[in-house]
Amino acid sequence: MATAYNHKQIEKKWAGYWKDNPVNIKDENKPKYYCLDMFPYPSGSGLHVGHWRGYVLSDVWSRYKILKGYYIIHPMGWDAFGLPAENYALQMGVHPSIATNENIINFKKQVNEIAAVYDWDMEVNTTDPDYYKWTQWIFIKMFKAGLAYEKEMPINWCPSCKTGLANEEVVNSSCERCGAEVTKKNLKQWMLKITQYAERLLDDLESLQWPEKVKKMQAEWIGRSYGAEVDFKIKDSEKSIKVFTTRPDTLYGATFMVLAPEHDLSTEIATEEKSKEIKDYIYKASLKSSVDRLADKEKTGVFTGSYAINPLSGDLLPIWVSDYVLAEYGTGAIMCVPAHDDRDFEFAKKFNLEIKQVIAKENEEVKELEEAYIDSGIMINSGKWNGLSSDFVKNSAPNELEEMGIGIKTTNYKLRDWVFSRQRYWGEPIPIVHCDSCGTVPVPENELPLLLPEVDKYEPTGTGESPLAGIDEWVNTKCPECGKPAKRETNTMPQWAGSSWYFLRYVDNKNDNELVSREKSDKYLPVDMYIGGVEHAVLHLLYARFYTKFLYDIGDIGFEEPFTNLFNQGMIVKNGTKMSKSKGNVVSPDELVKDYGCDSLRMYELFVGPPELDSEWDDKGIEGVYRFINRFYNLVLANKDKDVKENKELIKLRNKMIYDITTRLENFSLNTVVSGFMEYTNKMVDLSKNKDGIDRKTLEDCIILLSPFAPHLSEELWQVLGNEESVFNETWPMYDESKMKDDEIEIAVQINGKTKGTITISVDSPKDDVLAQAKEELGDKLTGNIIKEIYVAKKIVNIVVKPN
RNA sequence: GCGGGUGUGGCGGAAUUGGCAGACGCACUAGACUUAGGAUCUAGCGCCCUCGGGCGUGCAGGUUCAACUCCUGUCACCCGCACCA
Repeated sequence: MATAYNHKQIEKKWAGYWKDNPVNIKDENKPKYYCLDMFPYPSGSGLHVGHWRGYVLSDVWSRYKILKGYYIIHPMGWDAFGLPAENYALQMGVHPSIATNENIINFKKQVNEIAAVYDWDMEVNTTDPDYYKWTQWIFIKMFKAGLAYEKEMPINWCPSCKTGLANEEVVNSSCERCGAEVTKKNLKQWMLKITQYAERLLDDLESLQWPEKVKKMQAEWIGRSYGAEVDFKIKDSEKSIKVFTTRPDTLYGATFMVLAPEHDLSTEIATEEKSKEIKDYIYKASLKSSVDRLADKEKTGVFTGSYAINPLSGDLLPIWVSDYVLAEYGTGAIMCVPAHDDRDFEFAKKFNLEIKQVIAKENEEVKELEEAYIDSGIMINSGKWNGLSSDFVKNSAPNELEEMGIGIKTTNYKLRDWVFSRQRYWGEPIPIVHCDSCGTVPVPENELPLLLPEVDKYEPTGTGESPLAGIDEWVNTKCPECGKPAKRETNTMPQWAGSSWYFLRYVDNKNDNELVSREKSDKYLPVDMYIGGVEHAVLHLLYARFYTKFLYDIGDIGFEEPFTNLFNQGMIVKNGTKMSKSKGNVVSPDELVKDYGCDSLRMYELFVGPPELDSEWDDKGIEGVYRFINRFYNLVLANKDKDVKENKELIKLRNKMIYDITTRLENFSLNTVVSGFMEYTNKMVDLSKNKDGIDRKTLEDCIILLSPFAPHLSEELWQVLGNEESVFNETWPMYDESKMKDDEIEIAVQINGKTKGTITISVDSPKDDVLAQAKEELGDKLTGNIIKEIYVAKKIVNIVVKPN
């Protein structure tokens, strides 16, 4: 008679037990393993089953590593600065810190429902002054290293959030957070010179065990290209135009030049009669948002009236201004080779400019081009390069140009410096004082943290100043250097500032003197496994790598890459779309935990699909794992007193089970681990009913295997079997491959590749015996002339026949 | 346009990497036990066909004794980047 598994009572019992007797995850004698979740923003709406997925994944992995004998670092914390708390504060009139702290309490309560082995002693909160002291400290270090600088420039501006944004925060010309269309605004901004790390950020990707997709995304974002900078003299002028090109081999084919509207020379070189037209064009371009610029399929442009001289051919090249050239990439000016570039071709066609082919397809007659020829080929119309392969010239040209004194070999990156100021309230104040005499002065390190002041109005001003600018008693201060009256910087830092280094702080979160002691960071870092969604591929993950490299460079830590392994879990979707409050398709874990228990939900989160892919949530699906848990519980109860002696069959089953579960787990194939448990349980239930039963060792090993997945159930059954200590003091079972082997196996028998039956053979049967047995099995079905008889050992028999 | 991913029953998915396609689960059908069943158990469950059989992994080809798996072409959907010179 089956006993119902009372999940409510049993899970409560073990939650209480762990409270008094926490799972021992720290043992200094063991090697460390740092398993990290991307820490959440503690939102007011709480957790849904999508959040659970990643946290269950990391907890299963951590618990597995505990059983494998590691010292586990598995912390959790709060990325709590940011707009939602501030917007909530605006609506409700409460200080963001109050809402934030309430949310943290609620979020923590919900996170604890997962029953993960988080070490709450390590907890961090980015809005805690003891934490953001160090966020500010890093900024000052960067400032002193020349990596933080102020610059007035047109930056991405979100009119809805009323703040500037980094390039990484602009997705499809819209604000990453709110979706509003991003405009440009000229503002004096704090910038971080992430470009100085472009090369290392790109090259070091190779060493990381990360999903290829993420590495590619970062590589593309950093966007390195090799080429040359070439000087073009302007006719009748002292000036010259510098361009960047990746195709120096096409230099002879340059027939015109284009400047970005924002280029310094655009107005300067316009001839008198063209001046007005150029100014109009530049003005119009300045009004266009980046969306409009992209939306314009037709290229536009205006001739300046001036000419440049092709340094190789001596040709006169008309200089145009057009917004298809980006001011911020390369030099903001290009040489145009319409014969070998799609965009230049389109422009040349539209404005009837010369098209000069300089690369010909091998073994083909040169005809008038109907489209740009962008492939490589043989050089023509290119002076001394004629007859050479264009690929060769492409590589050799930069050096040649350098020798001739008309250019230099260059590497260009798409990565831009990081716009670091935000014009909002709820963030870390940038610890800088502006002094008329001394200039920009950092707040002395011993005065950190520079506390975020109380303010009456959190409302963003929209003027490019933060709400802090309105607090005179805070803004007006003394210069730390000369003591004269000075003003504080009023911008705050982006949310990414606190999240770029939090993984370091966990291991030494109470240290007042250092961000993290070198002793502890050497011992516990870097992070071995980082689990989270893919949405941070070029945001948080890039910034965190940059911070880590910087802290390495100033000798604060001893490693350059923060996250050795990265795993991106897929989203949980409902009705094909991501769960969100606004879509109204959020599934709350609360009811499910109540009805089926924490263990069932944990296992269903894994069973729902391959962890790296998005998975559709099925409300009924959890029934399956719930039934499994009951079945397994009853299996152990039914066998616990039987005192079954282990036999060959049971030993084989046990070893195979350990092998299957372990290899699938190691491969992160968690959905098949769960189905594996179901399969083996079904087998054991069969054996239990139809044969003597299951021996104790097999039951125990199975419980240990199951413990990372269903910790409450496992502890309970471990105790049911008479064990006194927690199952998490055990070690992960080992398998013995020699004991997994079958003596007899069933193989398929095919005729012409179609299965016609099966035979059971002993594994070492010689080929002839197997074939004979196969033919016997086939009997009448085997007709025609046998052409070939195939036996692949232990796999299959296939007999090839030709009909008579 | 460039880069990446996915395509298998009514549904989620599995397949030891070239060797019996559909494990495991959901849903469904029939039966058993029950006062009851949204509990549990037992059986069935890709499609077509009368048994025997035939057809089936987005589509079309190819390689092979054998293809979800390898190759060529093609379609659809999803994600990222996108006038980067």
